[in-house]
Amino acid sequence: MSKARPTIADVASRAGVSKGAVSFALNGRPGLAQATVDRILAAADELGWRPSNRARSLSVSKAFALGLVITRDPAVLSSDPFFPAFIAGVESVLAPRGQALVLQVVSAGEDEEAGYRRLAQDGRVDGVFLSDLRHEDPRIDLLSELGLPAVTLNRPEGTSPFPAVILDDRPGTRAVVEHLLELGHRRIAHVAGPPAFVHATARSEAFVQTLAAAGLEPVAIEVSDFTAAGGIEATKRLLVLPQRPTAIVYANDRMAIAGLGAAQQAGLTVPDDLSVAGFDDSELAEFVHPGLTTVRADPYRFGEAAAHTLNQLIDGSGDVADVELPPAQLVVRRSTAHLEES
Amino acid sequence: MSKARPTIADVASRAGVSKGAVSFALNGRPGLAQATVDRILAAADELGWRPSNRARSLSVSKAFALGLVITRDPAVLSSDPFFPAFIAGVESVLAPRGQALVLQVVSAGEDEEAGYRRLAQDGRVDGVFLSDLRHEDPRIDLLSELGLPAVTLNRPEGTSPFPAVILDDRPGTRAVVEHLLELGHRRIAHVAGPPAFVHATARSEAFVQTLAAAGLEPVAIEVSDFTAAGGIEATKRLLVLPQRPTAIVYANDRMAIAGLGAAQQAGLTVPDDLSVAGFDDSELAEFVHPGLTTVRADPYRFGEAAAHTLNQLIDGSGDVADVELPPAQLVVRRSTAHLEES
DNA sequence: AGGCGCGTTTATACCGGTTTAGTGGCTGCC
DNA sequence: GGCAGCCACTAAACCGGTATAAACGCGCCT
Repeated sequence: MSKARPTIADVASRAGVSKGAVSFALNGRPGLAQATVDRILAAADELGWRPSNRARSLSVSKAFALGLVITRDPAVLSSDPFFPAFIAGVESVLAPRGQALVLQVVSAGEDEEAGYRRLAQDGRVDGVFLSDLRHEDPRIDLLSELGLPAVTLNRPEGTSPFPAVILDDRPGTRAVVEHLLELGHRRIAHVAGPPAFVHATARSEAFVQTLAAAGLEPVAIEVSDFTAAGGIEATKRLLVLPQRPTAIVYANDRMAIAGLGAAQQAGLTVPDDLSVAGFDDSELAEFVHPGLTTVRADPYRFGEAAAHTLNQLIDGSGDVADVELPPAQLVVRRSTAHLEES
Repeated sequence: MSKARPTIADVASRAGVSKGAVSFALNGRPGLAQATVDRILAAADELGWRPSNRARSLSVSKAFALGLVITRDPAVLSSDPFFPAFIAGVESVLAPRGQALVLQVVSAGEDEEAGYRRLAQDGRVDGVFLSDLRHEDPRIDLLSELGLPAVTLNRPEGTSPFPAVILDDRPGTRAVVEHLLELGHRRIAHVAGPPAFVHATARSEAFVQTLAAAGLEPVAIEVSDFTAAGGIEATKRLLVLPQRPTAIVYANDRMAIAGLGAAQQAGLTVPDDLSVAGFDDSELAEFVHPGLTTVRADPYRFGEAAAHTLNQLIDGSGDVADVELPPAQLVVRRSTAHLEES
């Protein structure tokens, strides 16, 4: 019993052909008689041969892997509901193709450039996902300089050499605001994410515009950082305003759930005294008390679509079109209610 | 300007030596004059040469990467506070060594064996982390059959050919129970994780034993699944018991936070009517209302230690010792309080 | 019969490293 | 002076695939 795994040479000699023929058969290239192909594939099968990734990598200069760099503080990353599901979606298209996902976590303070450089120079991946897109994102230039194919999650402003996979945050935000307006709210505040991020400003802008369309102005916009701690602070500042808002729209669930806690801590009852809405529909949103009204995106689909698009780009079948995903949907729960005139 | 990156041959000719000499110099092997080594390294530096991972991989039959297979439903994974921090810790030891982390997410229903098989047969990784250890875990046999080095997170029962990195959950659980006992609670219930998992039973057993040491028996133990939805259900069942518990110890924060919501939904005030404690100290624990008493582990350190240990094993410097991490610490917040006699 | 063209297959270089056997020059010793 | 022994280094095989040019067999045409 040979312990070593079979190589292409073993298959070749078993099928009575040359290495080259086996390679041709495996890759389904024309120029071999069908009978020979069958014989080769049968031999490969009997030996349980699978081509060595490492050898193929060296030979064709591909990694057969995609990369994801997550730039985020571990503590913060901890409760981000987006990435795990996104990654699962990515995985679902990589696995059948025999590709792998290489993950790199860069702490917030560190040099994220180095992360991409490493991935590129080490030849670990054939392309990367560009998440948490920022305004004037320096990574776009970096990646085109490195010659590393990429797909952006959401569309950067300005021109980008990369295809984008887009999940528009605006309709969801608009739906939240309209929902609150229908409930009679007029003094609505917003707790935004860091304005450096494209998705954070998309949400704030949709918030402002939807109010404006109804002839209203936001009671206040607190810029925060998507963390629970940030959500608490922003909420506290909002609750002491002379014109206290009757509803707060948070840019994500974590801030919303923390804000919910802060409001209760301050002696308010949600939704009687204050309506609260989030964004993401994370697992806990449904189960906190009261259940959080929020907006449900589909990060799994997002991952699938991004992986598909990136692979298209890498396989180089011409220009790759942007992909637009169905926008996030409003999920109404108990944390928002009719305004009771107090 | 040559666009192509330099190879070892370029360095060799620039330094006026053979390829072999460059390889020797790079790997710090004896047999070269110091002057020659210096000259070679200088040449490499000037050319900006870095050895090709792919070529090295093929040549030395190593992947220079470690693997992590996460078997979990994407939705559930979404809010797991453990993995992101764990991964960040792993990354912190891999990055300086030029290793990569290959991630594989297997949905709960699917064949997890295939995940490990793929990683091993594709030669993607030099070793894997075995997380969410189960009783009689079949993956241990699978991996030793595949010949893939591994490190187990926590110690499997029975003999294991792999080193273990251990974070004992029992002291933390014991501390929670003792804390509740000191507060005067006598009717304490537990919401456990799936008994298939080693860490789930470790927590339940510590719960039972600590009560027993005080001459008490649990009012009830509800077996659940670590999810928020499961936490809700278990909590509902506990709250309708004739002998309603005055305190509930949950096996993780997600169930605890959901349980908190369920209790409030049922009209109870926490902690006046019911004390609640979790496990993990996830980000939201501090910020829900009332702040959740819980147990804080350090998944980042866990990741560091696991990566170190796995690398030791792979580098094959003899037998590798198990590593025991400092146990998780009790964090007291507002969700637990003195028992007010009702 | 010789030459042409076509479909099929092989031989071999190549990817970029590592590794081993081997070579040349120098010293030291008898 | 000749030879063993060591040091520093080189040449070439090797890892396991892919790619390309050349060779082969065969029928067909003239």
